[in-house]
Amino acid sequence: MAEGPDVTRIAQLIGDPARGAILSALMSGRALTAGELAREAGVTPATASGHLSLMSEAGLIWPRKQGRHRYFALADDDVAHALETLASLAASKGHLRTRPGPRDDKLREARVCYDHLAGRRGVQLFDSLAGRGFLTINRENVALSQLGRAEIGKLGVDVAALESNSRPVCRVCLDWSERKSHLAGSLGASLFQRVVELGWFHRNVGARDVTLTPIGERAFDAAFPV
Amino acid sequence: MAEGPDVTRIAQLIGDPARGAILSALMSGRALTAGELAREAGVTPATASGHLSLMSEAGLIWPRKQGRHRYFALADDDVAHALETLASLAASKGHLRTRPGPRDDKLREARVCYDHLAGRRGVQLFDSLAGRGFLTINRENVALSQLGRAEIGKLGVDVAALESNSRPVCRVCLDWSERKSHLAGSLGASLFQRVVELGWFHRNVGARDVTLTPIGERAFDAAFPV
DNA sequence: GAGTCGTTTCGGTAACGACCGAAACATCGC
DNA sequence: GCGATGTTTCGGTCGTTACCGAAACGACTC
Repeated sequence: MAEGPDVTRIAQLIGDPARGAILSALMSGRALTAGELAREAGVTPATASGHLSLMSEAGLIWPRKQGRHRYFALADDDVAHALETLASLAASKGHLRTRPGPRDDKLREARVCYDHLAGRRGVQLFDSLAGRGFLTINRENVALSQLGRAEIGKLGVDVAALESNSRPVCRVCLDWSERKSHLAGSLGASLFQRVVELGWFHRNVGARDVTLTPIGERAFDAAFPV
Repeated sequence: MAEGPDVTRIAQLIGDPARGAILSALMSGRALTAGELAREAGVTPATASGHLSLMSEAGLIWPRKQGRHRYFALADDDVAHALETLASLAASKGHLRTRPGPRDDKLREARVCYDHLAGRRGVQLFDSLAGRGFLTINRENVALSQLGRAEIGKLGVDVAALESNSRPVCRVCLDWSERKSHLAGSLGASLFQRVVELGWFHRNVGARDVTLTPIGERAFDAAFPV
């Protein structure tokens, strides 16, 4: 014993129902206020406040003061990645939250994973880029190929700007509903932002699912063919 | 709420100190008896037994009766992957278990991650394969390229046999100490088994770290150059 | 200034669950 | 058969912690 990172502490924080609900809500990628998160978790503001300060201190979430509100967001995509991995494991072991409502199907089709696209459409995007040779492996993980760098530029994403940033451009994230990879990292975020700008997807306020618009239906398939 | 997998349940199981210690011990990839795990976690056999049945029921570990012993192992590499991801997150947030002993350096150099090689040497292996074009992305994740399939065969690994198995051949696993990818999946397992057979590495009994033998020192670098 | 809204701190309660010892159960060796 | 060893079940204790209401705090509006 006494070697390495303390998995227990992090898992303990995630492993409380109220805190789990809060983190799930933040997986939408939006910053939410303490009150909203309290309602989401089904606890009083007082209780939620305690949870939020614990998780902030642990570095899982990132508090931001703004007027008389305090907004909270996931600290970074490392946290989002860990949560998605746990969700994937839970799904494969059959640990589903009871009462899978009708919204479940919509989530499987397309949803936000922190700041990028997930679900069937997220996997389609990744598969399309990979299948056409836009992505390649480098010593880190996944990276844009020369071909990909040129093609992605045509979609209106400033690749050079992403690469000048310290955040990894490409990361893979295991999709819990599809059990395949989808694209995270700054490129994943930018591509998602772009398809929303283009009006292909519509983000439902306060929810995690996103819907493909009629225009997007054709355009997305054309831009990201499998 | 009420959508998707129940992250909370899994995290709650991992988030107990005794259970965390048990899972950490099982990350060595060996199957251990209930008594050994109790000692590892610093609890009585009675307490450990309770933990073990909980985790078995949840599908995290896999009990195997053998005589009057019961051996436990991690259920599959999905579990190992999730644990490693959590460890990586914990490390990045500075949640280290206190008292980082001298064994820590050895673990960073090379260790077992469930059934494959991790640490600096594990990352070296992955980088070497990737850098020489032995690995490529397919629509799933990472896969052997045509070139890689031929070259790996020369190392004494029966690739065809691996591919006939249902277990994924290639998977990436984020290394908590190096913060880079290393190779998991059946190929990762086979390659590790092979380098141990060849006498390049020595597995320390009952521990997670592995040491490079004098012969292995040269041979491993020659076989997996960066 | 007073009033309102959002958030946090404090004190106290209640419940969950980790833990142990003792006893029961199972398997092995003799 | 018997004892020894490994494991599980059962009661009961204790510590941790999630939770709430009330009150304090801070910021905005009028």
